[in-house]
Amino acid sequence: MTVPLSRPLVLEPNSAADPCAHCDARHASVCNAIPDGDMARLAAAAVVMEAAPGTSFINEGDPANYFFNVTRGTAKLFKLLPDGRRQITGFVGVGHFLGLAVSETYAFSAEAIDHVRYCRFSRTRLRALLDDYPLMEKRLLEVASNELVAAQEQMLLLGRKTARERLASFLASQSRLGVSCRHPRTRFSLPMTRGDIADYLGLTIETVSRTLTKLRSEGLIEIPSATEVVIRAPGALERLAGGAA
Amino acid sequence: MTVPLSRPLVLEPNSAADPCAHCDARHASVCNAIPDGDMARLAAAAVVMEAAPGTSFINEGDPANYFFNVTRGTAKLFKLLPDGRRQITGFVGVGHFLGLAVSETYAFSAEAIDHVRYCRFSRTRLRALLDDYPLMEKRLLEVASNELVAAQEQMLLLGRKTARERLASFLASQSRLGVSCRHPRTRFSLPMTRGDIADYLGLTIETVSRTLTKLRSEGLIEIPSATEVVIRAPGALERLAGGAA
DNA sequence: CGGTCACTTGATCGTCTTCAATACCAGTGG
DNA sequence: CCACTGGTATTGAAGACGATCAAGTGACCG
Repeated sequence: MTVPLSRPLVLEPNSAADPCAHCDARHASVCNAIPDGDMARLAAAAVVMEAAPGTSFINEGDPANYFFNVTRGTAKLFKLLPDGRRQITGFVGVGHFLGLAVSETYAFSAEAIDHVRYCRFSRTRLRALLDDYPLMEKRLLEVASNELVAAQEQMLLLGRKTARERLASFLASQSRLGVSCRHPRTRFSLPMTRGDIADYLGLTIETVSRTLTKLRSEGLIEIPSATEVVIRAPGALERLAGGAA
Repeated sequence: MTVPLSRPLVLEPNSAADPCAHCDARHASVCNAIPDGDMARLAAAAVVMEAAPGTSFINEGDPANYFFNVTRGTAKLFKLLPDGRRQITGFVGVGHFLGLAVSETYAFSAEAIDHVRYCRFSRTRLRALLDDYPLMEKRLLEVASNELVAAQEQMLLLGRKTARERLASFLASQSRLGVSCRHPRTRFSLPMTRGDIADYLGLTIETVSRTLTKLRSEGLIEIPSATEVVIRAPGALERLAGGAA
């Protein structure tokens, strides 16, 4: 599990145009706390950047000078132990905000899974924005609260669920992703590798693979390709995820 | 692991006096965001309550009508699986704020370990307070951010650390508790049971007991009584906690 | 095609769990 | 004072789940 050095690409110095107003992530992001008329101000504080697959754009321990807002693609957040053991703390998609830490340094690393585009805000400029737009601070608090709830759920998974239950939980949550509302999808693709899934669920690659195979042989899911999943028995999967025998 | 029904005790309707100004937790809590002159307003929004050891004052799934601020004692937060498996997501002490969830219901339960005293704020009144005191909202965001960092650290522990490392991490973090600053304590007492520690670290009671015994026999710690710990080799313990062989 | 990389599958191993017995301690009542 | 009780902690032996080690498969790509 090596962590390639990041060499992020700056796309635009952002003096031109009005990128924030047409941002793909605006509807899903905390940026929607800023009124339409003030988009220029928001744009001035942001720098649009890209990270190629496999490159990291936040490194645990580095000075936390920036906040980030993912506008495209998927990234993984993780922490490492000195001997290389890795725990992925989350996968983040469009609209997700990163780097809320109060600390002087980042508490985790972030690495692009597919092609990731993101906005980078300097801490001081974001601070100024938050001071001027209390609504944005409120939205951030909401987001942070929700992440806290998700983190607690993940602790339950890591501390007390079996491998089967972990995979079921993971698949169930993936099936709910991106769906703005209503019913979960029964078919979707996984952008991350088995290794990523393993490090997210506190398992090994082999156990992930074996358990998926088992779920397939039991008819709960189908695996058309390594990156595609079809949920055949949503109810049973959900029950399994919840820890019911 | 049964969860006794809670029967919290209301101490004061809070029309009298000025309890918030002399609150033990004021220095450690988000309440210090409210200026001294407006203490009466804060007090009017709060109801002081108590929970006896072993009683729960938040139940996962209940309507989240209140926010809480612990002013005395220690409580444990946890989530349960249908078959009784329990994951303790944190121990909270004086000054700790609870119930930030945006959701309609609580995502976890809270149970008093020793005698707990806490302030209860109705959601609507707290909302009004936050609207009037943006500084308090800022403080809440800070607190939430820090908890998020702690949660990620705990995920690393639960997903990737060995039993030895988990206990070492736990003891190291306990040694840092309550010390307003500077150096960690080398002697402290554990208010929680072995069962609580086990459910916090994703282990069993037996493994916790065995591992503590091992650490003692290796001279890293002493255990004068079941609830007392002395750190004999802080450096080695810290190294172990960090995952270094 | 040969090479790499991700994934799958098999066999063995080890850490932690489970099951069980014992020790310990505080509280209660004979 | 001591026996009894219930809860908590420790210790031991056996077992299981997931990890580790190892081999094999398949897809993609130069």
